[in-house]
Amino acid sequence: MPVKNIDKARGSTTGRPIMVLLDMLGKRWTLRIMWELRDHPLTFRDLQKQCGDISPTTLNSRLHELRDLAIIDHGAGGYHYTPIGEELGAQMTALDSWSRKWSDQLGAD
Amino acid sequence: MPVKNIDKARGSTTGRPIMVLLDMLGKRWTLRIMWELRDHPLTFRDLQKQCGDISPTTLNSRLHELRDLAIIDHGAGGYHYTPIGEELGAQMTALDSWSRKWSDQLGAD
DNA sequence: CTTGACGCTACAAATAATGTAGCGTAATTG
DNA sequence: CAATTACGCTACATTATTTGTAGCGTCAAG
Repeated sequence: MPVKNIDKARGSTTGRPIMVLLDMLGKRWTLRIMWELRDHPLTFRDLQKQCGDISPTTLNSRLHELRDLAIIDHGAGGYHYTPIGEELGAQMTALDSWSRKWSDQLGAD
Repeated sequence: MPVKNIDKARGSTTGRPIMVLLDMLGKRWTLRIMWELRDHPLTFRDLQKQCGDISPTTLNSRLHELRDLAIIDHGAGGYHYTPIGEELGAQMTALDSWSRKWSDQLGAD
């Protein structure tokens, strides 16, 4: 078993892909890391800086978990999305758009 | 201050909408709750059942937080998306599609 | 007036995240 | 070659978050 076991994540006894995904995304810092990686690879230390307050322990855990799930990879240049991961990362843009609209609406109350 | 303060969430000192959002979505059970609500309203107890292992304490916290952020609301019939929240909830579908493709790819290794 | 569903709250115990310090390796610089 | 720098981490004690169980107060139906 080299890498990638999708079937035993936190709450997901079923192994249903969506559950595994929600589980991973629901961990602290996961989405933030994915956000920071959206445009370009970043090194471990870059990620620490960008994320401000993340502890190296947690960062390391998340990076391992994301690698195990084949969402990101690590190579020269730093951590970056895998091809399939890229497609998930693209959804960050949608979240960003939504959040602006949301903010506008709330501000306009 | 009736409801909705977007500006002081966990790590988000900036109050940038995307950061507030990522912060909220990154809490355990938030995405799962949103997933379960995607099609129809659910009562507190329904949500407990659907989510399997969530503790009432945590469920209650998440529901409050999501209400404060104007993503969900509570009325007759149970908890449900607000109009703007609905648009975020719609992204759950995209995550689901992605997760299937992902799972297929990994399975096909 | 009992039963059931509802939306919770209390609280001790378990689990996860934090912050600081610093290690080992490899590539650069003087 | 010695010193410096950036890299990817690990250790570990402290603090924050989540869990699980129990049960409360309200309301509507039978």
